[in-house]
Amino acid sequence: MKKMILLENNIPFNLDATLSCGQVFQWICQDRWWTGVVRSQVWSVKQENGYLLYDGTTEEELIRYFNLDLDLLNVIHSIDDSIKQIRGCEVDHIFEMVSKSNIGLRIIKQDPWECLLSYICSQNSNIPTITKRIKLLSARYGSSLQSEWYTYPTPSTLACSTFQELKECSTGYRASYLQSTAYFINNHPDFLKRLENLSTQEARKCLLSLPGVGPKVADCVLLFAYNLYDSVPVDVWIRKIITSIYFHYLKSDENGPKLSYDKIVEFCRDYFGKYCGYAQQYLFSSRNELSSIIP
DNA sequence: ATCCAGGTACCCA
DNA sequence: TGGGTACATGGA
Repeated sequence: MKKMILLENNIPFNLDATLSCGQVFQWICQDRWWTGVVRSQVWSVKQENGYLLYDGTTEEELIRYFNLDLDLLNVIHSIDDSIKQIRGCEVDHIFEMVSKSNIGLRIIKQDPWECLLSYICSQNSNIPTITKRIKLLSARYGSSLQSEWYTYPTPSTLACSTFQELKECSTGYRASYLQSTAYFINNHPDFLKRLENLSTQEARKCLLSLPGVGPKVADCVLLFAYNLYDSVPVDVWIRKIITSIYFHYLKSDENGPKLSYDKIVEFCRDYFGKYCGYAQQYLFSSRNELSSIIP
């Protein structure tokens, strides 16, 4: 068991909020200890009195995975400034509330392949189902680690699997997407690595060429694996929040036709600025509170 | 039982 | 380019 000091270094961080906000699916909390598999290792982490207690990893890896060296206050200020530019002196009470209730929530730096796999699995499913699906896939295809924990399946394992086996992991119609994408990545081992050098738009275009990857999955991978914070995944919740709260407020005349995915992204970029992906995640995290005030 | 969920591919005008 | 629909599964 090791210990890392957060408070003295003045690092705003909320482990619980970060791991339970729906950006990552392979973590489980028990007795305030979070356990999960990160790149073939079982990590255990607990936050307590300004410390991070941890096992199975190193301080450096924790900093990298949780992006602890990112100036989170600056991110929030940047979003606030951008909102002020749009609204002038009129306060955005919604985001003010949301940023308060998610203090310390950080966007994680996930492994690109694991993230891609997770979000292909995620489509048209709720979070408990996604979690279960990923667990089944790992148990069947991953390597065994300590006590019931498994690594993510590798591209080559998935590429070689049969359609039937994949379906037995409750993947449904996503099975063919998983297999095709795994097959492609297996044949292009540097594909995901290469995206690191590209702009958000270029990397997005590459991801969209993969089977089973549309705008939403691509934006999740850009945001959660490559930390391109100007990416805005638009799921049904974000769509609801932006159209009925924000877009409606600012452009009340545009009520009729359904807004396109790109229109919603464009709005978020303009409104929240270069960290709009962060704003998106805070809104998503508060979706339950927000849906009670949506008409 | 019915609706819905961190959507995408495909078809058609 | 944009709109409609099938797709598998399980949670609420």
